[in-house]
Amino acid sequence: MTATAGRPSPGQVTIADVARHAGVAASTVSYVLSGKRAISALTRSRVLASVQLLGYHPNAGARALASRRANVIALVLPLRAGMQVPVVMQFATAVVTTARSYDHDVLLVTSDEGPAGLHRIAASALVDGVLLMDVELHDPRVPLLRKLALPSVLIGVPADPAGLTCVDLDFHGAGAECVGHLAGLGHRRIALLGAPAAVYERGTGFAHRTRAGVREAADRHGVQVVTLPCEDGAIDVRRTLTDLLEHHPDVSGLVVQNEAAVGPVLATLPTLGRRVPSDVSVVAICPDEFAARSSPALTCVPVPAEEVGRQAVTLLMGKLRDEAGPEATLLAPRLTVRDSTAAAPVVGVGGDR
Amino acid sequence: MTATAGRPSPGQVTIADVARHAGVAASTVSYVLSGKRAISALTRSRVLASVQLLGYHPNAGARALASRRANVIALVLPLRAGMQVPVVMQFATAVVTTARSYDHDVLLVTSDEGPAGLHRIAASALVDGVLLMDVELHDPRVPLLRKLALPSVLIGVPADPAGLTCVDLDFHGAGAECVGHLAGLGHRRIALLGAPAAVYERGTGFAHRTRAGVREAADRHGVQVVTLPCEDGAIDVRRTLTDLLEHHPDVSGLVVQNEAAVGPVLATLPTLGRRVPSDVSVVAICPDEFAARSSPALTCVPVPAEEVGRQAVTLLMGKLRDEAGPEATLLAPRLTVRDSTAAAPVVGVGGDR
DNA sequence: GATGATCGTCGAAGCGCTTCGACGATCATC
DNA sequence: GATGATCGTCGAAGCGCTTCGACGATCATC
Repeated sequence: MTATAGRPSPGQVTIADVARHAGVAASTVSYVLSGKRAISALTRSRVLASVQLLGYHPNAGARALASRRANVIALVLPLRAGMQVPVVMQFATAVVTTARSYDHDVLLVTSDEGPAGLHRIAASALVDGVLLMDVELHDPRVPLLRKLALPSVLIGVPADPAGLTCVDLDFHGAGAECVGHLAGLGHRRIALLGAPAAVYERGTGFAHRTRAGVREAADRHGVQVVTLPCEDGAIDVRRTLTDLLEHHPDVSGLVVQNEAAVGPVLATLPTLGRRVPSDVSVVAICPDEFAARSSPALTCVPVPAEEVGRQAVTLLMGKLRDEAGPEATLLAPRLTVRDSTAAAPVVGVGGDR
Repeated sequence: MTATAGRPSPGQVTIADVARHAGVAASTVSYVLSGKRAISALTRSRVLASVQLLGYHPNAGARALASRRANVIALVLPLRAGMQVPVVMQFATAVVTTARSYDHDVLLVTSDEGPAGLHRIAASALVDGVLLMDVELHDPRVPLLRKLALPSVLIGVPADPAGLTCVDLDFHGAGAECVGHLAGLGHRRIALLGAPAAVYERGTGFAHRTRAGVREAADRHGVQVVTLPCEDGAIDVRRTLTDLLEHHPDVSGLVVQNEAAVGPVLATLPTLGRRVPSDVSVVAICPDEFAARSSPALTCVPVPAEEVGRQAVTLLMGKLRDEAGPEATLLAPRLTVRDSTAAAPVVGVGGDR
């Protein structure tokens, strides 16, 4: 009974179908939809009605071919080892949601494909731009990106960010913030339980920057600090903590960066005779919801994955319109104080000063 | 100095460039690349050399338009609330990797877009097929999928799978397997700490099926069982466990399905006077690596996310070649015994029999 | 009331591929 | 050695859009 009844419906509704139904030229339909030329209100509403009625969606391939825009961006994720899974997930969610709000879709690419994958994607015009997560300090994809003329935004900051657009939490500042908080509570000996060792070895920016921030702040505050990598899982965490407390029994403050270690750290400390926060204060760098759900609720510098995702897409959309972006956008760390940190305990056995 | 030197390089290398360089027709280049017609060895190698030298990658839009195949599949993920994040991640990784091995790319879509998103993606021919995760028992997208003629594979099994292709772990069997293991160790009173309440309310298949499997197996083995939803995070887990042990102090076996609760469960039980496994045995349904890293290492039925991802893609590729797939592929549960389960303790106060 | 600018629409061209039919060249066959 | 099948290649057409130039119609202007 609809206007399409009787048509053999050989698959898809095309712009020609809409044009015929609305009694205009195909180009007019195109202009109505793109808004690139003035169209009378009457024509516009007639075309829109036909689009609605026929359920027209422009063919993506044809549109991409004609306009030289795919309306798709690539999201290159580290889908393998040792990543902060929830952070990646939150980030991906924000990216997809934000991209859709700009009428773009998101192609999921794994870091495994490496530089060749970027080249393939760019050369085939599958995507208009790229979001690159898990950028290493000396990432082999960075030089390629510079020469490929492929609009891109990096999550994380390589050693030399010249000519790039990068977004990230200011991990250096985050590390410093954590140390400042502990120092302010009177802690004089602290430790950083950082990312897994493999992450440092890969030269991943956020891990190195956090460590640097922690060390510099410790110096500044006159606090002694030990920095250790920290693997995922209860077993490794127990070993790391046992070692740490054996060699440095007077450590009273912990900065924990690896989310997958935070739960085990909180669970293990009491079994080693350290209550949180009365004996040992713990401050984490992790997603805020996770920190809030822990027991005790964690003082933390939240990793604003969603905010980073939104910003990254917005910056990329700007570059697709040929607007230059800022070189590095570092989101300011904001400490949230909860129940896992408290004043340093009064010094007992072996305390100096 | 290469053959392209001097060309103004106005963007991309096209099939015409390759044809000219190799001294053949464009269609011949196409046939070399697709293998759809016989080509002499000489021509083939000349064309391939030119492709290599010029760095030719077919334009994705043009190819999709001409061939009516985008070589892209959609992956519809629940990027929001209460999902088993690591499982989703492993699954996505396997999907992308497997799809690439079939020369396909993966478009990331969120469940938020709902049926309208599926319709858009299908009508615009952005993708050739769809992988749908987080399928609910009465999922509103299922009827649409049936009528859309869009090749699809579901992860999870809706109430009525007729005419669909579904892949999943056999969660019903997994629940039964866990109960059988505990029963075999002599446990007479057990509990299921299941998915978060919201997951049951949404009517998510895996949660309901696991619960049903647990209950039926308990009946069969003459074991008493309590089933409770279980939220993420240490705070909620402690409350749930406290309640449980208050009302059912003689529970000696726990089946835990929510990965985000497993760590807290292991950490909390000792604080409630229950050692694992001597007082309470714990068996989990979760990724195997996670179980292996826990302390104590967990007896579990692994969720084979990667296997599910691989199978799902393989089935979808079959459907893209017009092969019909099986209605439901349920992967057999395989219990891995580790250190978190042991013989039931000898009955103490209030024990019956 | 003639004139130039703007508005609104159309039709043609072209984006870069794949696929179809055509057609010589080569092959096996009787 | 003629004949039909197969092989290998070419050129044209067409996939469904966007964009450009053209051109009436309408508008403001002197």
